[in-house]
Amino acid sequence: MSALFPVHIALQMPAHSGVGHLLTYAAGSPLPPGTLVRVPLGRREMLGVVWDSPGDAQALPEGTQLRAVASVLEGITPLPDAWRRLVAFAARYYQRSIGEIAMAALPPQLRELSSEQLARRLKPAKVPKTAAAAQAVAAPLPLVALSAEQQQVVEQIAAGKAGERPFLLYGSTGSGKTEVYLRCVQTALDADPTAQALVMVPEINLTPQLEARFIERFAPQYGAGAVVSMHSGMTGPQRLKSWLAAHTGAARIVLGTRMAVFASLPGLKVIVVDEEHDASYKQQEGARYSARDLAIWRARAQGAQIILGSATPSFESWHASRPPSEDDPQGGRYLRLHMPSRIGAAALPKVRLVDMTQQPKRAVFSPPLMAAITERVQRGEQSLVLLNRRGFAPVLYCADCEWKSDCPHCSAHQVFHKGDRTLRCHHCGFTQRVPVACPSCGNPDILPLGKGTEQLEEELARLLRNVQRPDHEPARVARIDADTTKAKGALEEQLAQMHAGDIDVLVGTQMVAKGHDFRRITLVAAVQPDNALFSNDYRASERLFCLLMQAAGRAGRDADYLLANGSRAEMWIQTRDPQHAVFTALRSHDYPAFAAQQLQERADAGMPPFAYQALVRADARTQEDAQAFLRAASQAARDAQLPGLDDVFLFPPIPMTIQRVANVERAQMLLESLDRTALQRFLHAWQPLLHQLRAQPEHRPLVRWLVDVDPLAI
DNA sequence: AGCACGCCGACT
DNA sequence: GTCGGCGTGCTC
Repeated sequence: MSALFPVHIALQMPAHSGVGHLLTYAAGSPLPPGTLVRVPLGRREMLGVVWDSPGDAQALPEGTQLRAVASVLEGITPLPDAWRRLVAFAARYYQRSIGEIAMAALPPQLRELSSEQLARRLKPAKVPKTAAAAQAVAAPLPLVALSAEQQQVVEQIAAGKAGERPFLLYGSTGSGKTEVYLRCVQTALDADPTAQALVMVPEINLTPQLEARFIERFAPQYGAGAVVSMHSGMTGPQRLKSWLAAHTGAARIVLGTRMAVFASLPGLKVIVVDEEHDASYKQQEGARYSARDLAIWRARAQGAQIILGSATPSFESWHASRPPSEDDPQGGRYLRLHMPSRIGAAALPKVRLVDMTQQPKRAVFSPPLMAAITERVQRGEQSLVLLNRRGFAPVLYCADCEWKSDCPHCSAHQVFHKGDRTLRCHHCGFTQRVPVACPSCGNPDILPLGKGTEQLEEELARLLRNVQRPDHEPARVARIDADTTKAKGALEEQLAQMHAGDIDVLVGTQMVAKGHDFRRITLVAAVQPDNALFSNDYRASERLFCLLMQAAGRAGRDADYLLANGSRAEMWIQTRDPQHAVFTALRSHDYPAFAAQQLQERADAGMPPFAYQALVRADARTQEDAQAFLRAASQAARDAQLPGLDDVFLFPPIPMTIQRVANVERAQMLLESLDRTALQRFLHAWQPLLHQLRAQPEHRPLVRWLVDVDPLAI
């Protein structure tokens, strides 16, 4: 009988299953860590990653019979050590099992394919298609000259040592950050034939235009296969293909959303996190990781350079990049680089605040804003109207009996969608026909309360019905939001119409505020931004500032166009609170002042980035059951005198803002500490207690519990 | 999470 | 008499 080699295997195992961590199997020969294998588990066979080999005195439960590794995935080199370290760190930091993170980081197809199918996919790539081949031999495009600011920033980045300090590239919208990314990637790839770059964007919507830019720049030199994408909108086979290309080194540049941070990149030399402040980098289900934070960790661990870019950096990054000062000679860990000017001498839009308390009651569009939009239409310029709320009205209301269109399954209103005459809950998806009369008292006059994008579109069309464009055509109003872009390709089509000038006024949600390079927009209006400030989230003003700043960035991107039209870009804000810090800062385009003031408030209140937080959430059929679990968890921690407890403050459980979703009651408990390590230590020791607690009969009614480290909203 | 085994109501 | 409801328990 041949010798058996025990190996630890990471398998897709939910963290809350009894089997928490690595499982031990017997291999017929030593398997290097990172090897992909199939192993039997119970009655099925699963994909796993060889993690390591147990020490000699492996303490398995008495009499355990090891099962044998079923097969090794031939033809795929073991995942690099750096990748395993990243996965292990993410698992530890976000309180999940290694297997869960590892398997989520691999393309799903790898799990499903049989070895024959896989072998077929691994065959040498076919001769490139003619188009791709043509692209590959095309002469490189001449580089546009860098602005002085860009040049300086590129040089500073080139002078930095890889893996040392992250760069925060703070550059206005339209200052040409993308060109800086391209140059830095170019430098890294040219210097080393095996070098790879990872470029991340917050949303799938933004990948195609970035991809086009990178292919245009790099395909002539490195071939069409050198640039690959990774995001959840891709099909299984596409994702597998990209993943393999990155893993083998065939792909030199990986573009993607947050999931791309886990790509296997053996030659990783540079990471770009564009729009680093964006909340989309935080995964909101399953393992709740921050792809930005992991990217920073990964860069340091793998000795790669990292560039975080934003026009409105997160306060975390802003604070971490503070320059040294008298009472802070160290300064932050990051190096801040600044590009204040827009390319081509385009000025930042002038910000105009409209005090809605001084405007006619009930008007959605104040007369001065309407006049400004009308003028734009008549000049043939485009306007963008922003409202972060889809549907026609957020709620229907009966004036007689005060009935409201509440969702029967959630503690939220059902939104009135006029287009298809439905009431829809945006939390659980529950949809009903709009009632003809009040379901409670029969009153036929039920009224829409508040405004959504659908209503804005209708209202604008009405207000502009007699307004003509320079070509004497009537004004055209369109809307882009999650409802109008559900169909595949719908967004692209609508954006194309916008670019072609077929649309004069575009109404949209934050979907259109980000990234898009509209050349003919000269006016952006936020009609009801105050809504966002009513939330009790301490990050509300930060988020609103980013959104409005970003939206403002959509206006006047083309200096030549403005000049030719004798026009000037404007950002209009209708508010009932024009003195609010968000708006005053916006008017002066003064992000640094806003950040300084907000950071001071955070420091005084002991909030992030001056403190570290984690949330424990519990879901149950009743609010009492959910809170009971959290109280018990809190008590268990005290009873057990957990390490770190002295430095971690546990708040009492409270219902979540939206207390009930799909008939599940939700409660949460906040943990706070000035010491990140103490919080980590505490969470780590606490995890097993939470598992035990969950198994107790009195917590049977609990549906689930979860931990969110560094939560974005509390 | 899967996927078993396991013990009680309406069907060929 | 079976098919199947989902309760609870295990997977190296």
